Amino acid sequence: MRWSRTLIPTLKETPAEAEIVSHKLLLRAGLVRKLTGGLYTFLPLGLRALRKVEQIVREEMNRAGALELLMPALQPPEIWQQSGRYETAQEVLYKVRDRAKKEWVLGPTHEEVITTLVAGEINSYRQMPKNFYQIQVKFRDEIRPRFGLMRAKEFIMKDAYSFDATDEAAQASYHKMYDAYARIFQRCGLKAIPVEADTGVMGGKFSHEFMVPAAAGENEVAFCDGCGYAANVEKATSAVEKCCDQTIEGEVEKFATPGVVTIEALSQPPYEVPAARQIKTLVYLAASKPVLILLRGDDQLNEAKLTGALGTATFRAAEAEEIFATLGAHPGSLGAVGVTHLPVYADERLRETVEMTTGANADGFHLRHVAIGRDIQVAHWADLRLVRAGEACPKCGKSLKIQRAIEVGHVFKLGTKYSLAMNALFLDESGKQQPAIMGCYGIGVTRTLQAVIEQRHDDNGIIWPISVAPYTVCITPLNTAPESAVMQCAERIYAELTECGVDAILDDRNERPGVKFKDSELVGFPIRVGIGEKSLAKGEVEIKPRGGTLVSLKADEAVEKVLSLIADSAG
RNA sequence: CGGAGCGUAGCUCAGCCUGGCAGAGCACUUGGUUUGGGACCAAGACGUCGCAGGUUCAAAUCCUGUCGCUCCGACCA
Repeated sequence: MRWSRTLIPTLKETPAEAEIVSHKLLLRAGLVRKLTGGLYTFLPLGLRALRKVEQIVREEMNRAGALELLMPALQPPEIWQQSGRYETAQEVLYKVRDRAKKEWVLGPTHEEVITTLVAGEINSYRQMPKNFYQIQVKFRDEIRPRFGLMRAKEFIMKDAYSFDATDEAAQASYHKMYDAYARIFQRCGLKAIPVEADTGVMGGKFSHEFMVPAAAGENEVAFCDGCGYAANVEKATSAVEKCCDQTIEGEVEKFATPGVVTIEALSQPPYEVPAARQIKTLVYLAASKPVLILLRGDDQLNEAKLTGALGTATFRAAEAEEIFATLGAHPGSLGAVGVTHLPVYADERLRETVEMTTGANADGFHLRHVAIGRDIQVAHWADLRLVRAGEACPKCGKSLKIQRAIEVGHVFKLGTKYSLAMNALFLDESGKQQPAIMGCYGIGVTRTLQAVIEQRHDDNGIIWPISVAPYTVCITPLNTAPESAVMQCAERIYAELTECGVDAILDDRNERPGVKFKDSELVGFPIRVGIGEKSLAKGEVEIKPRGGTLVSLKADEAVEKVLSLIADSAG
């Protein structure tokens, strides 16, 4: 490709809309342009990089035995009603109507479609295992699109769905995908770590997310340097001591605490009750019914864990007025002592604790000498707390670290939720009808592309790995007059590289050298071949790997050198 | 949806407080000089000041409404 013939609208200045570095570089390097919030056009260069990521995904999925197909983005709402997700996923569903006023949905994901297909086509254990995948546009009515391609209303996802006859086989399918994902991200030049993930309302089964560590990430991951334990903080646990070593000193006693409405204030003089000896009482509305949630004063609630404990994701913190109507006191003076009309959920860490202090359900009063069990009836015990950096790893006891990360992939053992709902049944060896056991596996392809930029850049621009670079080599003649020796040399190298199957771009613009160098580094081509009057007078050209050091060599050896650099990186 | 901020040329932004000719830099066009790290000179083209209403002799500027965008929180690949 000749630079002058394609469209690479690089920007010297950063568009005001971009906040994180990868978003800025997507725009500055001329890879994408925004149509409107959460919707982007891929320009020629951005599309080339995207296609390369897709191709890596495709090759590794095929290698793992998955079968590519393509499902409709436009879907009938009936199948969503059948799976029950027409209700539970309604916030993210884009709905459209045709001229007959019939409603349709734009698919945010494809479990319903694939399971409908499989229900019709797979009837015997002999036809399994099967794993179907596609690379397709997804539509999600995101609450807040942000960071360019990172969270968009429309994005490209690779989604795969496995169907197995037995649990062991489903396990094997899962691990195949896990391994394929590790290869995919590695080939994209990404450091992505698999972490244990929360399974949300699906519950029960297991799940891993592939996380790219980055300050701009929207997730937090807890990990242990000692044993390699890594988990999304939504899921992470730590080996904290559960029980305090106190003995009961007396009966519950009410005392006045005028104006004290925070854990912090109660820990100060004159009260001096350590946060660890307080019980924090939260009121949530689960399916519109109030529940009490108890945590140790110095712990934070993990709402993902609460989802699991409540068995529903439709809950929210109650408003102050709702709380007053329920308990007769305002936040800051709440407690569960003597509360029998509401279900009480308590964090495991409070189990058997005594000599605790908590709100009295009367504004301006607290209770001391509170003993869990004796004074508070807990209906459900669960792990509800958020882990914190520095706590002990649940596996090996070393100190946990917490880091932000971008979720680029997710592997999930689904079980039979969809196969039962959509009637994807088969006959097993003994002629018995069984639901297929499913797994689903997603990779955010557009997000992965941006994650590569987020992880691989410097002050001058993107540093593409050869595997996903829009062009591998940028040939930069400093004189573009057609008859000049410099340009003729550039043309020869360009032709030879292209002949060898190398993706090369020839910067034939009549620009000053500085402009060309800056642009090639901003866009981040892995290898630049520079050809100028001075060095060419000595028969030499220059090869500069992006982020590496420049070498001068004979013009005749340039192509060979480039090929060996490419071969090295592939190895 | 709650909180915060911003909408002026393709991009970055000034002008708004205190109403009075719509501006700068970059990018673009033409000519010239330049040519190894985002050049220089000259001439030019480019605007519904987000939109609607109001106040006023006069509104980018003040008021009301509205739409859009960005950031923080809840959703997720």
